Amino acid sequence: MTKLPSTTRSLPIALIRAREGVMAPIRDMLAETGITEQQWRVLRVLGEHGRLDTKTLADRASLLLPSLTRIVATLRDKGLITQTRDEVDRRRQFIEITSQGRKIIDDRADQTAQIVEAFKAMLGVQDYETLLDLLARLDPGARS
Amino acid sequence: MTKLPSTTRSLPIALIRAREGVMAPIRDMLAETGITEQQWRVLRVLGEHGRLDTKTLADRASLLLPSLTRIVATLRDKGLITQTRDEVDRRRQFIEITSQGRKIIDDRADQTAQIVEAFKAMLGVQDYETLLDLLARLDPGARS
DNA sequence: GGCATACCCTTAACATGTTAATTATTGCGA
DNA sequence: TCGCAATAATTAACATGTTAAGGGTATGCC
Repeated sequence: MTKLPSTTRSLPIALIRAREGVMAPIRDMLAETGITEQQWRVLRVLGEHGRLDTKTLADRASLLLPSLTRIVATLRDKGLITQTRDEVDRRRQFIEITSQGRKIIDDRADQTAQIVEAFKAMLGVQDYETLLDLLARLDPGARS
Repeated sequence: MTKLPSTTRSLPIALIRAREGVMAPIRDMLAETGITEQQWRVLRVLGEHGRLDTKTLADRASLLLPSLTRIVATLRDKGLITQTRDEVDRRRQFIEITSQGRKIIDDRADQTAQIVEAFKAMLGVQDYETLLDLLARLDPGARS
């Protein structure tokens, strides 16, 4: 007699709800910028790593390639990134953040850091780190 | 000089990746059923709580109302749930799982339980519970 | 060189996420 | 009872998630 776990104690649902809670203040912050949470993530990764090919960018931003294709097109149209074809391997393409794109990140760096600090304070630094470690162990990409 | 946290140590991204890892085997299981992860969640909640009004169902399944409207229409067309208008308050509506819908859940209960056990074993029961507790603390609905 | 294969990225098609506006119904107060 | 705010659910519009298929390019092997 196997019983299904209660949905209130279900790991997938707990992950969704936690994400909801974490993203709420970030979404509030982004509301005025006209860019979405995913677009923000792409800019963040590009700001951190510099020029990247599409596949690596997708991996770092945890986006599937079809989604990234659309997001890149949007950000390009907004002038926040540039696309350059790799002349050595013409299948590949490099994406780079523009100064205008970087400004969006920089202008909100303080506010972002503040949101992160609030969550650290809410859980306590110790538990915050524990949580990140536990989550990493569920990440298929990190599971060596 | 505030610095943005590295995206590799970002809580939102860690949550996404963990969810990806957890959902992968569940998605594999559902692939043959023709129902999606969200539809599965709705059936699970209905199987657990019985007849529910749309709003409560949305809350329990962690879905936004517009999404649920579409999902309910799909499940109704598949014969897995029924919709009944509340005769007392005609704005409201009750959703109930059908025997056909229940069969889908029951037939996969063992397999589902097995997947859950695998994750418990991977993290260890102790850490598994710790993780659920930490995630609950990020849930805005649970934050008393 | 020619060909099969693998690879990078895009498109297509459908489901869901998200915010705002709309419809239908109820409740309440003047 | 009239009018208006509040509520339940839907619709609209656009962005993303997800799987499958397609187009262009490189690579290895004969």
